[in-house]
Amino acid sequence: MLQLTTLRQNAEGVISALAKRQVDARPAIDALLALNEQRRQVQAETENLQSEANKLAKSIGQLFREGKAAEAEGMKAQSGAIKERLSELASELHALEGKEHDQLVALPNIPHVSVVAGKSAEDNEIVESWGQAPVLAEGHVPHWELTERYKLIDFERGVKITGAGFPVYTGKGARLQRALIQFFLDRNTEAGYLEVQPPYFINEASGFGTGQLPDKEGQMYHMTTDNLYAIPTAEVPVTNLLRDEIVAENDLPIKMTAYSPCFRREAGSYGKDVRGLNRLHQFDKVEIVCVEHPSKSYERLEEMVAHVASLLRDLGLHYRILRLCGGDMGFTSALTYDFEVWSAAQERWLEVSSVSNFETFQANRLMLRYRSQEDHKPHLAHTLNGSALALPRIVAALLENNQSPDGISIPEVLRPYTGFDRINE
RNA sequence: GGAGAAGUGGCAGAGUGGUCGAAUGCACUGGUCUUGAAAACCAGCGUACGGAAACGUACCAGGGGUUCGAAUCCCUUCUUCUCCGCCA
Repeated sequence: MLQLTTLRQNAEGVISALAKRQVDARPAIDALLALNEQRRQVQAETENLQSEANKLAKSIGQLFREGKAAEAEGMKAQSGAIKERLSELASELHALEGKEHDQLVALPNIPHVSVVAGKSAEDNEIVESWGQAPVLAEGHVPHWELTERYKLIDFERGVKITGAGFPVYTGKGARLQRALIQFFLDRNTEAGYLEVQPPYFINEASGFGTGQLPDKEGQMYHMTTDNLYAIPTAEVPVTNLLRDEIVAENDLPIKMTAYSPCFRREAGSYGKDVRGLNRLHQFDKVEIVCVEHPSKSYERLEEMVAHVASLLRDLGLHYRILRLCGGDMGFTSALTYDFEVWSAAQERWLEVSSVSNFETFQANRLMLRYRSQEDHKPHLAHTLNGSALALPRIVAALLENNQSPDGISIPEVLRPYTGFDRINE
């Protein structure tokens, strides 16, 4: 959520920045500012009247204490009239505030200066690439054939017990999942992230805090009986840990990491995009989250990107890093780097991580602030997060890229976790 | 799930209809004192919105109500605690 003061002070700047997202925000912002003006006017009027009513009530109390009951009774009538007008104003103000909030919440985050204008994934810039595509032996196959051949994943039974997109990992497939989770958590912890195990269901307030609600409820599984949502990413519970809190400036940065299953409804896509592990309704991910001082958040973003890159290099996966263009960037982000790994048998890039700086966009919804040592006042913190890493596509790439006619080799760094160095029959 | 009790500022804890945004203690910040620190003393010390400011308004778990006036009374939701039940 953008800050109203920003809009009031620099509407033109916001409009031109949002244009990089291919959004013409002018009508929305004009309407919002007009609404804001109206709200402030009604608020001022309401508060003046409240002030009057308060003074009157005090005088009445005074009169009663002095035993001047008759005079007091007379003033009560006056107070009644004010009260009537006040309740009209109050409901008007309430409605205006609601509208203002709804419109404000509908505006996406302002892209960072380094973000280029662009429409879609085509316009993203490749900022780094590492390794090279492995040359596979004759007879290589995509990962969904490998998982079947070596009995790593039982997609069919997943369909039986739940539905499409809910795989059942078995044997070395299950062990590989556990190994990756453990490896990522260990590496993140070594890099200074505090390990956290959050709940996997969240309430509405949490969904609002990180930007999933309102508007994106269709992407989450919703348990209507208890009005809870299954988390689409650990970002939601972990970032919300600090909702409505004012942290000490000294405590920044706050770095946390969490493993969680992620649940996404992702309705409406079929074909090769969703084949095998490419896109699932339930998948595992290890997330990193940072809360940082505004002056250091971009430094921190670079650090997070470097950290994620180091994980991929350790796994020996050919990857590239993209800086997303305005049009491809998420609603809440100011700057996003996507990581893609090369899937050698599918011969395509698969997104495995997305690392973003949200600046104050989430913090403003979360009311997540730090107390400045300079002015001793609370200021909005910056929040950042990234995947480190999402498992399914990593598994897809590992299986495909490391396959040979007699099996699949496990990267060196994972062997202490898997307890085996090859997958074969 | 059943019965009961309770939710006040960072923490502890007063406050049962009027001058309470809220005593007091601790913590914290600044200062005096000190070679330095501690102690002591003095001062400050919630948040949001509106306002150039003075200041105003709101907030005592959330929402609603009674009243001229609510932290205080009523309704409701949530949470916590105790006992019982169930249970990994």
